Amino acid sequence: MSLFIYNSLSRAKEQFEPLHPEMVSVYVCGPTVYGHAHLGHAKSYVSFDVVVRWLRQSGYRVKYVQNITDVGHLTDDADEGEDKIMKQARLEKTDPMEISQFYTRSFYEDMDMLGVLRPNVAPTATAHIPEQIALIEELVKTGHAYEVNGNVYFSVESFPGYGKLSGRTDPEARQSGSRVETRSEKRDPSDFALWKKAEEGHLMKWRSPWSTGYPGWHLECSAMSMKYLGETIDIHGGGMENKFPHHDCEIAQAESVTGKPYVRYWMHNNMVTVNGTKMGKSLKNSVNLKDIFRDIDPLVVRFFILQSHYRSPLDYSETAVKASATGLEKLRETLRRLKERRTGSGAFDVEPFRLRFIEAMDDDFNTPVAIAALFELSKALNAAMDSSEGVSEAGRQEALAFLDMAAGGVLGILRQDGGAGEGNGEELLKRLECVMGVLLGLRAEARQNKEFALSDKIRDRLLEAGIEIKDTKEGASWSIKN
RNA sequence: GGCGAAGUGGCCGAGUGGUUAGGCAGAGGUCUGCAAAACCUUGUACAGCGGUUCGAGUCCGCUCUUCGCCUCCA
Repeated sequence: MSLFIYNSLSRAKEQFEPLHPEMVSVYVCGPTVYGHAHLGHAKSYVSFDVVVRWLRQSGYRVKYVQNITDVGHLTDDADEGEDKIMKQARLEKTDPMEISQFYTRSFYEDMDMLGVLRPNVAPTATAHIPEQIALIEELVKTGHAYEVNGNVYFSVESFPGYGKLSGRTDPEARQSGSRVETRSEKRDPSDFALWKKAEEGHLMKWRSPWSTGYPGWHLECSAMSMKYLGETIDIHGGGMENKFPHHDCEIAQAESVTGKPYVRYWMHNNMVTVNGTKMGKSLKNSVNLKDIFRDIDPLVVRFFILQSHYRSPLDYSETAVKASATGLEKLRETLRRLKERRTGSGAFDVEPFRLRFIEAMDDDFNTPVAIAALFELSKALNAAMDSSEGVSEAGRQEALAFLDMAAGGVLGILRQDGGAGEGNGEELLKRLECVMGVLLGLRAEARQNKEFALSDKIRDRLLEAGIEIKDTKEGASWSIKN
């Protein structure tokens, strides 16, 4: 059994073999922090979170680097327009640094809600200006870059493989139909900026050998990836819309300097659409995570995302998310029943489900199929628990261990009960259990005396308070609803 | 115009040649004081037209439609 990953560069599934055994280097393009994170960010980072979790589950040590782009690049094209972070700073009447810090915190808040594990290293572009300048110097020295009027451009002509990732290898084709007016100071219209001279009033700027200015957008990823992970990394992830030009430029910058392959496996996740159309920061239809979380359990959002494949587009709608919520509740319900320790004598074999799950995850992280395996397990477990023999202690333990690994550790769709720093919550939960014990005892008495009006009242009132009661053969159970 | 994806049952969403994806919703049933949950039964889908094949959502061609990229974007 081995892992296969779809490599965007070769456009085929390839068996995964890391450069160094037992150690995997992963770099994923992080957000530009000038606004709150939206559903698209969620899809991307949840997807790669599961990639990292699965690699770790498979026994690899993973070093996961995800940058924060806190240098504002430009609002409309590579050569003109306003710096996005600066623009936001103007709108919020503050300065760029405050903007990037504020939205960085906001980003992590949202990712934490989604159960996305923090990267091992989260470098910011502004903290790596010297590294970027050094990379440019190297490119200039080797003839891959040139300076004009304080701006430095990468010479696309100097790198024969330019465009190999996106398939945009024909210079003519690359230009025809382009919506950007080409700037005359470039030698070739496809050349892209490595360093830009700061215009009047530009706030985020640094000294460099060419001008006081700021780095080009594509540069930071190459510089930071190589700094923290080495000249060749195993996996580089990002959104599909960044294949061209961003990732093609990264390849050009890095490989021109090192002469080595920059990335072994390129992974690109597909986009989120809303009502069938693209959702984007620059469009007005972006669905902000903080807004969604007001109505929907973040883990439901996570589950919803994982119910489709990372390379498939995901269309967001209320009805689809609600359907996911019901489905996730079903899985949680099974787990709850399993934890209630009603041990029987019947054997239960989780192995077939485990194998299906592993097979799905090894097949390019096919989370929808992996989830289908969990639903089948859930159905089988419920049926077994309903049967007269029940489930043996051994079977129960095995199932719990598997669900903890699969649904908890890998997919991250189970609520973490009382993690570190939540001692207070645990304390409260214990008291609640105690109170519920009292209430359910009283209700059981009422039911025994056929005082159904009273028993129903207890149940209804508790439901209003967000606690649901279910009567089963073994007595009443309760759970907290959202 | 160029590059790249995709069109699956009421909805979401897997599936790269041959006995079932899965979830949600719907229908019937079992259980239950009722409810909820759970379980059982139930759906002959694959944009259209040709072609290859013993056999095609699954391969090939054409047509139609949608989406992304070619400007910052996960």
